[in-house]
Amino acid sequence: MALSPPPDTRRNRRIERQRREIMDAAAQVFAQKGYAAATTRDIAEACDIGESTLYNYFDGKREIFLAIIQHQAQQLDAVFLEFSHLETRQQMADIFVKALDILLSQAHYTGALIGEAWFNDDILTRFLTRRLTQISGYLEEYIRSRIQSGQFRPMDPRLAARLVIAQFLGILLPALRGAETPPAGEDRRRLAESVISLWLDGVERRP
Amino acid sequence: MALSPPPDTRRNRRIERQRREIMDAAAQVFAQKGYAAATTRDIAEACDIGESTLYNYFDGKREIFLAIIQHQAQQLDAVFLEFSHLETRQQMADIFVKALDILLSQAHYTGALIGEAWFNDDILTRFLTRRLTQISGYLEEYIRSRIQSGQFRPMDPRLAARLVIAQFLGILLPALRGAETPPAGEDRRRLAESVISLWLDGVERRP
Amino acid sequence: MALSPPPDTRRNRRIERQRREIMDAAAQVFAQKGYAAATTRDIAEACDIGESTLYNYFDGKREIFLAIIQHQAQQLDAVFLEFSHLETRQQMADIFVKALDILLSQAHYTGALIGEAWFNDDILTRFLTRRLTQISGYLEEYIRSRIQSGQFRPMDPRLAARLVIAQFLGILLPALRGAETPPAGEDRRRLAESVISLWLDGVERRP
Amino acid sequence: MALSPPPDTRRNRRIERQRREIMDAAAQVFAQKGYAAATTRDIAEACDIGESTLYNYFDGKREIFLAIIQHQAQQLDAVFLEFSHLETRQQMADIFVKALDILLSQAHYTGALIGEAWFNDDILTRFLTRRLTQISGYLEEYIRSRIQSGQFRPMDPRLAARLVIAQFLGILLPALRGAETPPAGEDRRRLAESVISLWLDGVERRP
DNA sequence: AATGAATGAGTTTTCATTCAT
DNA sequence: AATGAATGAAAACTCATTCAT
Repeated sequence: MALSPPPDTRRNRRIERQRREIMDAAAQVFAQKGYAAATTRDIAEACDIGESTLYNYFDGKREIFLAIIQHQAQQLDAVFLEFSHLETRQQMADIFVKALDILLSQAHYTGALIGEAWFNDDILTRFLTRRLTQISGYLEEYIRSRIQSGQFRPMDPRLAARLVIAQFLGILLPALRGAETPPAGEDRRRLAESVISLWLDGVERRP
Repeated sequence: MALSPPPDTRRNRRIERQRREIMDAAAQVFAQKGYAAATTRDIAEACDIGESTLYNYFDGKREIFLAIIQHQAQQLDAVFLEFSHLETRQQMADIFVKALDILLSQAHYTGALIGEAWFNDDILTRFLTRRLTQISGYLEEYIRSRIQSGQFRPMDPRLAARLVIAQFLGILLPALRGAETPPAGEDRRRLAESVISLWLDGVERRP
Repeated sequence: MALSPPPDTRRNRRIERQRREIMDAAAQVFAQKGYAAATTRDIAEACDIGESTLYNYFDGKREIFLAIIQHQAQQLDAVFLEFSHLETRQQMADIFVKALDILLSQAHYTGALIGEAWFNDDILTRFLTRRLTQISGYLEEYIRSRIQSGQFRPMDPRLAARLVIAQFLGILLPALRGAETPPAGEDRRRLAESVISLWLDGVERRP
Repeated sequence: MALSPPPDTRRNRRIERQRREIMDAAAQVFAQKGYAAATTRDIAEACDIGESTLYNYFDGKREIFLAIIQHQAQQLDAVFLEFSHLETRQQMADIFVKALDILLSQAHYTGALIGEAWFNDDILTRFLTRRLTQISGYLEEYIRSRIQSGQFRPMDPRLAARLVIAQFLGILLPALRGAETPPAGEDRRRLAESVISLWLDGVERRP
């Protein structure tokens, strides 16, 4: 079913490089103005090529956008594989940080995806909901086993999973959106540990 | 500086009623497709009037949109006044539910605002960040005082405030977006209490 | 199955009048340059309206063209009804003249149709071949019965039908194309009679 | 005035061969879609070379087209020389068949020419009308002499000439257009003889 | 007050042609 | 000699807005 990838000639590498350059520039534009408000002219200017040159690399504006979010999806899926093994606080923080890293390093791609998913049902379900459901599934599993082992108190695992995801997004989104400077370096880990600590222990003092 | 409101004649009431009808219809369109993708034709059709009639009530598409989010802002500000008095769990849940109520009852207005705020810095800061900062301020205040009284354990109040807001949004946004059916009636309260309970006590079993 | 025609209001009449004006101008352009080479700008200029105004009356260039040839088809079908009754030389000449009249009076429409039919299979079969086959059928019928009655000598009726149609087109097309001035008034009848006379009697002197 | 032909080196032969290959492929495309709708990409694909390579052999799309119809014109002129000697029925049929042969064997060239001549006055007069007039002249001459010798009855020689040309086209065009399969082999001669017989003797039974 | 009609400015896209390799 | 890549010019079409009625 899968297409065999094009042969790795110099020419194909060049094409691929140019496609990526366009995608990078376009992601920036899409993230900034949204798909509908972004014009092909904007995109062309952002990568400093003629507007019509875009069409040598993509079939149209829509296809540029789709290439971007598909690329983004691939990157994310690679990270999500690791979510299946959650055992310790340490691991949760690791993954928290890693997800933050990857999403922020491709901020434009992520921003473009989220912006469009807010309006486009197809994008939402195929590229966001699907992934969130998957992560939520892993977390629920983790929570459920902890409840059974008596480590966690009885609760709705789905709700608890959603809340920790929401907390993660509460950190990620303002940075992605550019509303605040994203935490850098060691701060990310400290932040992750604080969030997880609050999630696990709550804000109230233990008696 | 403030304009005196127009006299309350029958004519003016009629105009105001029509403006509201347009805003309602437009909010629905904006929330569904986003500002850029929404056309004046869409809006006119949604309120079943001629496209050019819109211009008798608003100066243009942009102005319709601004009227919507300004109206939304007013509604929200009324609710937020109550946030300043947080004392008990009970009150937190009350406000949680009340905010959910008001935001979901005007789902189109809220959706239109959020969608645009993702792209438009001006909208973001003037209508979203400002309010979130305000709420966060109330919450921080509350948290800080609890820490001092020894009820809460030591923590970063700003982070704790952000996380509870994020949890609230984790409940609100999927419903707003139409990705899941919003909780109704009694469910909202139960949900609010669960969220607050988890926020206060954490997920780990107390020893 | 048939759509009820729109009510005969003044507004609808005006719209219909404008549509017809556009179709007239467009037919002229199409006949002159061909569908592919004709631009919407050409058409708009030919009817002295803004290019975008075209889209208030038609869904696009293609639709203008289709409206033209469908209109043309209707006009022709009205004439073709009379072909079924061929008895005398006189009648043949009548119909010859009548068909010439109608096709030349709408020269642009006919020209546009023929020009496109040369390239477009769909147009050819749906609007030209169909009609030619129909006429040919009538003529064959006529010829066949004449052969049986001994008035005509034995021959392939289909070929004979085609040849008389070809002769008709040999008169019509150069005029349509603008390669020669079309015969006017009494000339048309004289011409028709000459053609039919040659078809019936041949060029050779009867012994 | 006339350019001396390029020397017959191997290089020039290769160039000429390639030009012809392009012309063949292009004629096919032009005949199918018409000059305006045909793209240089279509042509390049049809002869399986790069689009820009076309420009090594021709100055542009227009020039390819002109080369095609000029080539076509040369071929035709060779045939037309023979039209000047018309004496017997036999000869008329010979020429009829020969013209059919040559025009159908280069169907694409002929189709491209005719399609464009319908719209382009310059093409029409320089390449079609001129030739038709010439043939018509030969035929008129023939008819006139027959009338004088009493073999043909009195008639307008120009009209009679046009009608027999029209009959010829009535056979040729549908085949050229691809609307029907062209007659092959012996059928062409039989057809030619039938047409000429009907032209000479008419359809009516001689008394 | 309501609106049908018109449209300029701008959007996406196509395509013949050029040019560096 | 062949061509891949780039592109200006122009195409079809959209849309917010104006204006006369």
